[in-house]
Amino acid sequence: MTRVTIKDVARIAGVSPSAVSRVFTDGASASEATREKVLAAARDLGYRPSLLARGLVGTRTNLVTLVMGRMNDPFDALFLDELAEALAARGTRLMLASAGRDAPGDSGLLQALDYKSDAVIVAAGTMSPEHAGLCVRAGLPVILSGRVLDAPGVDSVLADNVGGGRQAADLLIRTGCRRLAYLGRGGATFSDRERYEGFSATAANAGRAVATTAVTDRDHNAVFQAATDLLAGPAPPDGLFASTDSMAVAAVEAARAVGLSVPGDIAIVGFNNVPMAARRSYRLTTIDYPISAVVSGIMDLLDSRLADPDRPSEIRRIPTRLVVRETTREKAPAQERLP
Amino acid sequence: MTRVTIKDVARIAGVSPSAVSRVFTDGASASEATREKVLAAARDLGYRPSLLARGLVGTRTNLVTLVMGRMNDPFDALFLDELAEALAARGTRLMLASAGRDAPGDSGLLQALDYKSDAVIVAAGTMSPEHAGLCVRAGLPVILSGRVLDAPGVDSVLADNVGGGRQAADLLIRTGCRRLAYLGRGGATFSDRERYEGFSATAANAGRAVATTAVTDRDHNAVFQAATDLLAGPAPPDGLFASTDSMAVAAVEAARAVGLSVPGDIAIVGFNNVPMAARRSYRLTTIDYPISAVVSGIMDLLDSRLADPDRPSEIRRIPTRLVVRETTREKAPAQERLP
DNA sequence: CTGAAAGCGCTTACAG
DNA sequence: CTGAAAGCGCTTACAG
Repeated sequence: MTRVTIKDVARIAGVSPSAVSRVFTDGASASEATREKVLAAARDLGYRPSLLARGLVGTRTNLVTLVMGRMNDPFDALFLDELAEALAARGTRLMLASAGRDAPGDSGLLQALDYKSDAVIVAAGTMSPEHAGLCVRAGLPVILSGRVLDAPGVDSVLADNVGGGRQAADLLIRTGCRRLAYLGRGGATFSDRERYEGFSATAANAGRAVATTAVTDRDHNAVFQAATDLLAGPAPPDGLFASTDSMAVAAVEAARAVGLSVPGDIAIVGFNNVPMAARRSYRLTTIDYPISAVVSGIMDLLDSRLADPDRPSEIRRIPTRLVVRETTREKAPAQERLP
Repeated sequence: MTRVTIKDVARIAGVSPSAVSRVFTDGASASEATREKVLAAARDLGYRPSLLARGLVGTRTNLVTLVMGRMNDPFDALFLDELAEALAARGTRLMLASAGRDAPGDSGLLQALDYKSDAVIVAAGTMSPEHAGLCVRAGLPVILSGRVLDAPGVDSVLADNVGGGRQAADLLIRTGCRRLAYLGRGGATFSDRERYEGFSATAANAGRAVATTAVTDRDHNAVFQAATDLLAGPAPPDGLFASTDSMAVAAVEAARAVGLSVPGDIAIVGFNNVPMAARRSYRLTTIDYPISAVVSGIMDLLDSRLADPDRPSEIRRIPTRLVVRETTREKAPAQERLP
């Protein structure tokens, strides 16, 4: 119940609290004799510096706040896992600011201030430039993951969604698909908009139109239903790109349900490359989201921003990689190659 | 850069810092006039009480630390999501203590002390009774999720794994399976051991032996391979229970790969009831893990323990629910019913 | 109801 | 290298 403090250690070691503090501070000046006495006393007493007190007085807390929404896609856990790992390796603590129902991004941002986080990583919700600016002005670095915001001092790192959409379109077109479709969130998220942009622009260049289907509900039954509606029509698409693997997989199931062969009748491409996409039941062709590189980028920007709070904001776009599996064709059907 | 403190608010409002503190403390005594002046000043200044300072001096921090391992199963994200939501609704902050590679549970436990968490929830790693006792003695309540530990003051809440294993065995036996198998982690986790225990004991009661296959690698290819080996033999099992849905799904894929029909040749039951289990491609029969009830239980125990630190430890086992889908048969084949 | 004082556990200049 | 002092931003008794 009664905590071991720096004073206790000082008393047992026969030195001043300042000396103890120095021993526990990297690059401090303490004689070897002092260091030994302090360390021994600390060990005997089971002393751990209070991060509360340290954070209150010091300039750095080694605490980062992550603003996340509901984790309703397998991708979310992959990202969080990798980020937590990277932060832990760096000795940084992670506080989770769950998106409240009202203003996910914004309220989480403010929460980061309460514990004097070194930075806030925003991976969910919409960010108002005002709140972001408020944080930056309060000395709290804001790093956006998966979206960009044009505000001074706000850094971003994200997958090259536009490029990913282009890779999907290129593959589909190259392998002879003529009636393209996009299954997404109807522009509800930043990633969804960018992926659609890359896909549709590339399709347009090749003279192909894109039918779009928007799904608001992330529940897989709803997505399955929407995909079924899309595919059950008279002239169903023969090439479909989905905003996420979860949706793509629902589309694969919908195709099978309506008797369309994949990739014979319809080729399907997802995005993220979650483990499920690789399973035998799907073998989904997809665009790999470079999670590790994105997380490394976040760590880099964190270091840079901490080292120089006034540096201009930076946006890092990490290239995606096409992973061809079995829901797309190898090449265009024979007749496609004729003029 | 320069933080708005309680003094700033006090000055602007023309009152003492103590008065400001009271206004921001529930159930404090402040006149309506004071309250209004303070709130107005706080709003104008954008004041937010420092949780660092508050935690340092106060008795409660409203902070809880969660010790988790790598999130390599879809279930982990479901649990974390629900827990984060429940904590947020309660106004409690969540700190993530990622399992380091060395001593997952233990080091996370200690981390909880550094920020004076109100409690630590342990959902991963093995817990030594010594460290748990150390925390309890230090006044840090320990709540175990998904495992139990016989230590005074340590509470637990978990799914009734044994009962779940029994439900699986009952179903398999009732529907005529004769050669039972268990696909699990070889006793590597608490849950795995309990699920196997319930399954094998029930099977033994019915006079059935259980072939077991242990998988150490959580990668789905490794599980698929192990399941394939199990099913490709001369007398493959006709009823299989897997420790998790992820494994069960790999088993379904293995069965299909070796030409066994599911549930015709082999019935398969999973555990957890993750969204993937419900997908068209699997329609997996499984044991539902009562996440909401487990999380509610954790919240309950948290409240109780905080209200009375000295109460005896409590273990809550939440019943599981059998979810019958299409990887198991409706009833025993005809010949099974003859003597 | 209200304010002055003390203190939470630490670190940071400042002398020595 | 080392210790005494001041202070981080708050809350908690204590008087009034």
